[in-house]
Amino acid sequence: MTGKPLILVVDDEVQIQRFLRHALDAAGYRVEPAMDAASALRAWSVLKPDLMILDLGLPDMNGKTVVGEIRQRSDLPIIVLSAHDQEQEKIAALDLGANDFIAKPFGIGELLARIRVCLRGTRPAQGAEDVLRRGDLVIDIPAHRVEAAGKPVRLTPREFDLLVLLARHPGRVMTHRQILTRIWGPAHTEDTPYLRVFIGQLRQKLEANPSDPALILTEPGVGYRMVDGV
Amino acid sequence: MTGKPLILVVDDEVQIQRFLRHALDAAGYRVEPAMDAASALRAWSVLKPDLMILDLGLPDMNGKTVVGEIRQRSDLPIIVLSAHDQEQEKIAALDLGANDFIAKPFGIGELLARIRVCLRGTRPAQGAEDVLRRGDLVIDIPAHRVEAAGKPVRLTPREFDLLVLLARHPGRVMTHRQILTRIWGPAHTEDTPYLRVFIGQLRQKLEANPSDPALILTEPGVGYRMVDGV
DNA sequence: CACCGTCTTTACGGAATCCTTATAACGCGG
DNA sequence: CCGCGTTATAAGGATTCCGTAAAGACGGTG
Repeated sequence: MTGKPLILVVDDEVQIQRFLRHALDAAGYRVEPAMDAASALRAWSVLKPDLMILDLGLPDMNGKTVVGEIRQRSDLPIIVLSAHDQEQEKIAALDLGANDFIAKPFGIGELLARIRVCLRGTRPAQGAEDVLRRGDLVIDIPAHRVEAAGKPVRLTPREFDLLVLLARHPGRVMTHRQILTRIWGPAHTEDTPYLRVFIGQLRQKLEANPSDPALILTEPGVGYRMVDGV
Repeated sequence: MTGKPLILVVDDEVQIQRFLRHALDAAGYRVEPAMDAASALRAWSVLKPDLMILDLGLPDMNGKTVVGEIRQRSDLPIIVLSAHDQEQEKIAALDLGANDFIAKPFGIGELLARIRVCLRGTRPAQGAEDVLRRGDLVIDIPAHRVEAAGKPVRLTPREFDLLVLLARHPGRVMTHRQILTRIWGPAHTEDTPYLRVFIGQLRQKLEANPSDPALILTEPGVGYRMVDGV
């Protein structure tokens, strides 16, 4: 995706095409027009655009079919336009895989802002970073995998959640209550019997010397803390 | 993120809080309420929710400030509500880092659909390739054909969709929920009975040793993951 | 209408995980 | 040195989760 992002504009109305072409061009995007679904799919598979703006009312094919077709094969961000502001239509388009929906008439400023959101890529539902490193520990969150001292380590789901929680707040003490509410839900906020067990299992699997922990430290009477080493 | 996604609802109007709590609960989410910006930020840092719904009109702080604060430290998906349908306000909120914007009054169905979009986790275009290769596996998407170890394999449509979905995110764990929403639609997001069946059939057809899978790995309690080997 | 392939549902054995409980070790103040 | 509270470790049973097989439901086709 070097240089200007390429946007595929699919709409059969000539005025809208011209309007969008000018506005997007002025905003610094490259624009590829398509007047019907067939040429849109062709242009998509050849040009590999960075984003698609799609009008639902096309002459040759239902716009929703286009969304489905593309979503089967790619994660291309799709912004759907529609003349009608029907809620059912919005829901259908979004659930088929569209990333956003705007009803006509729309403000060009809003459209540009929503384009920026799609291209910005602030998406993952987890948190700040995808891969955390703490000492010789590597936590790959999307892949759900952990390495300690270069060796891959098998962690159970709870262990993994607990480790991620601690690693996300390096150097900071997480109280028993905080840990319990975050991982076991606000119900089990009282007793801490099995929290100890899981901490122990983590140390067993991750620490070089489990009986003298260097990664997960105990803060007596308060909680646990992960070292904030690089 | 064990079980149901947790949604942080920030709004100072009691009726809206109650309305959203019921609707979101019925839709299968856990809800954490917050009436003002300060408690919202506190709840966010402690609970690490999966998504936030934020009203711009708060008593103690401008909602945009909240967006900025959070966006500095996390990629948490944020859906902004506002009483006014001012375009300038939409643009400002989106450019500050909000993922979506809905003006009141809104349809609950549309809100739920936009929540699903945010939680679906679609990343911006990462190249729509026509032919994927994973180990000795070759997936020709336009031709709808698959080869394993040089031999062509017959797959049913669902099996093919599932395989493509996994192969397009190599090394990354796809949760049960993500797989179900993207292949069977957002309706069947709960049950995982037949997902197991299809995974089993895929392994039966693709793996050299189906009882010891090397391509499609299972992440207990979370989902499935395709190896990211070249 | 019968056939076929696919999709969906259900049931069950086996494995892994989670939670509980019991016991030992540690730190601290008196 | 002793008692107390907190923490670490180990082992057991209960529960959940996964994989597999098989049978019914559905839709398209000849």
